Amino acid sequence: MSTIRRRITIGDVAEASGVSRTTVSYVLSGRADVRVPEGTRQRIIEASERLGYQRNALAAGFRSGRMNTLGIVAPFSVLVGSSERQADAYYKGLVLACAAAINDQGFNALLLSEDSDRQVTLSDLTDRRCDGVILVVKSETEEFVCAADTAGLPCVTIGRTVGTWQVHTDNVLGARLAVEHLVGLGHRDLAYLSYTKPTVPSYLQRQRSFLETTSALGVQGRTYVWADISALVASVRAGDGPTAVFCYNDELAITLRDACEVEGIQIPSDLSIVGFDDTLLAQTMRPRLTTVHSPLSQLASEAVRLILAQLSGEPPLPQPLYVQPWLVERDSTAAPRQKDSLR
Amino acid sequence: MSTIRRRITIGDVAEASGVSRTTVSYVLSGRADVRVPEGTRQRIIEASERLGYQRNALAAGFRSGRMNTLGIVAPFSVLVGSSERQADAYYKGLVLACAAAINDQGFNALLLSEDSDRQVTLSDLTDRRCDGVILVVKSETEEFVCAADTAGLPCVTIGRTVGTWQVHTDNVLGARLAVEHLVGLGHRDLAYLSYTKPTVPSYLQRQRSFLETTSALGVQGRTYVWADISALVASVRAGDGPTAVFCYNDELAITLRDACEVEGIQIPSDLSIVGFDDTLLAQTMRPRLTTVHSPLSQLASEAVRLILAQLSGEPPLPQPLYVQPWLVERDSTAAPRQKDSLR
DNA sequence: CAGGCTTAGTGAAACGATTCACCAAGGCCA
DNA sequence: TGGCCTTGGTGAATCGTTTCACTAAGCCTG
Repeated sequence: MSTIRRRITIGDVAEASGVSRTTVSYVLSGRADVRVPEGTRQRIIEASERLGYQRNALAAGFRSGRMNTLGIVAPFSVLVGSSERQADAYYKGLVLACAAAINDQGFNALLLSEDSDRQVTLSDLTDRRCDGVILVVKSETEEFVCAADTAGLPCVTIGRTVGTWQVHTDNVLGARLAVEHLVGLGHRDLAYLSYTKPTVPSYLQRQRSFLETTSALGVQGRTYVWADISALVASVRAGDGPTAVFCYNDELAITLRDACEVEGIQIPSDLSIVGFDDTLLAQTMRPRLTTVHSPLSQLASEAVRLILAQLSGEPPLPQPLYVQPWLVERDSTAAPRQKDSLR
Repeated sequence: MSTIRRRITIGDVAEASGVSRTTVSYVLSGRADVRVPEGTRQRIIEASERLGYQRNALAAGFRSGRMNTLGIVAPFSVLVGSSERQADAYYKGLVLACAAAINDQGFNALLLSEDSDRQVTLSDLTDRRCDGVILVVKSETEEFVCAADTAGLPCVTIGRTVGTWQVHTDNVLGARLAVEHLVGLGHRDLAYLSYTKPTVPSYLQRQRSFLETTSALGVQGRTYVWADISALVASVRAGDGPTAVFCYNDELAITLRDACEVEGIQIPSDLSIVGFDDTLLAQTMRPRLTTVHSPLSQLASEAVRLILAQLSGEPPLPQPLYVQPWLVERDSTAAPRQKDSLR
């Protein structure tokens, strides 16, 4: 005759420890504002362990309206595929860093993809399944922010100029660090390489800071985009090009390196290259890439901190929060060739 | 005088459309086994949209015991950090591929880290927050499988020989493909490079398959571990080493390449190298790495499929499920030097 | 026309924790 | 002694949905 195993509830614990369900709930949910004498507390805890009580997080979340869960919205394309697109490596790292930061604060991380089925994701934001959401989206649209707002859901964006609560890498500082490093090595003719003319804020910030810093330091600063790479390489080869290039990100740096390789241009002796992001690639490509490190962990933990601030009712930030990147010097930068430094 | 915005419930929709809550629930939760006439269905849907009804997933999950959520348990160290450890790139990709596969099936992905706080994670497995769990853990312990079992939670492991439901990369096939490729190029003296003597199943499987295939093809097959790399390089340099090396993974391949670079050994003319995993690095390192592609997306979607199978009550698999990898030929392999092929 | 089947739908009891409002007993003080 | 506070608790409503058991009406069929 087998005994049917019913799930152990808070009521069983109450019965076993001779108190009411209310008191058990107070003790087991660890409410700080209710005082329960140590003896009673011990009895309850002992009974719950003896019975093998396991809290039903759903029931608790349902009643209390809190799930201790934070959502991460990320592009579907970022999640899938191991090697399709290099630039996605940055987003992949960011998403996982967010998950880690969320877990670190004792919350659960719910991963929602942005574009596999838009409707599903929007409704996931509003169904009370999570207490807050971090947007790691690529688009600059307000769509998700609005959805979160109407659901009364705390929301933080990373690297996007939408919404009230924003966390950014300090692109201005990052570009300045790169330029200062190159000028410090003796370069006087620098270039900035981007995908396109500035369309998104981060493109613009890095380019503007590049131009401002080169100007402030009294050196030449040119700008190129992806489509100009062959022209750029040709001018370097011809000897009238820049001696150093600061790239928008590591992917462009690698592309540039590949183009140089074909033309027999040596890195860093013929041309110095600086990247941005410090993805895994930067330290495995040859030469190892000097790059500006995007502090993913800090971005993520600041984002979580801002969610928590919203949850505890703090007023909105007066301005976006900037996290400071730093320069990682590797082997793709060196002093320019003699003829330049002597000119 | 402002109207207090109460949350719209299923009861409001029922009232507005003149039917009972039961019927509304049947329609809105899309139960296939209950037939509701089209007219009534339309009335309900129209009313729910007009009122802006949003289903409370928590309440639904609480009552029904299903959350349409699958958990992913992964090592904390895998989530955090953008560039600390190369081998983690494989796991990062796998975790994100799982999340994508889960979303793809209309489920939500809950990301739990393995070792930030062991207790928290184990209780997360048992609190009914998710309907199943994919283990992407590095350890071979039964710990999580047991926790899932006692919670009656469907559970699948990827690449680990624990638990009843397992999904693996077909390491035997992968190693065979690598060896066949090298022998096909004319190599007759091959080596297998691993981290250590076989301790985990994947080490063993690849090594055994390497040895079996070399033996079957009648060529020499040596084995080396990480600590032997300098000896390996020295013997290649001295001319009595292997002409091709099959590495346990891409990280080891890169390490080997670096060691060769220092000694002036050219890849692939002096030594051919094959990796395993096809991480992002494989196509950006120079020379671009010929490697065995681990099909992360397939592993992930098979894992999800197996969870779904368990949820619908299918019997356990008679044996682990193997997903077939394939070879990606790039630039790190070539025919051996003349003297060898003439010998 | 009795009996059975189908259709369309309803009432009300769960699910398991949280939480508000309240209470009894004891102590203290004026 | 009456009033008031503190301590240590409890009773019962509540969250919003799902789901079981059931009904009423209409139709068919032998």
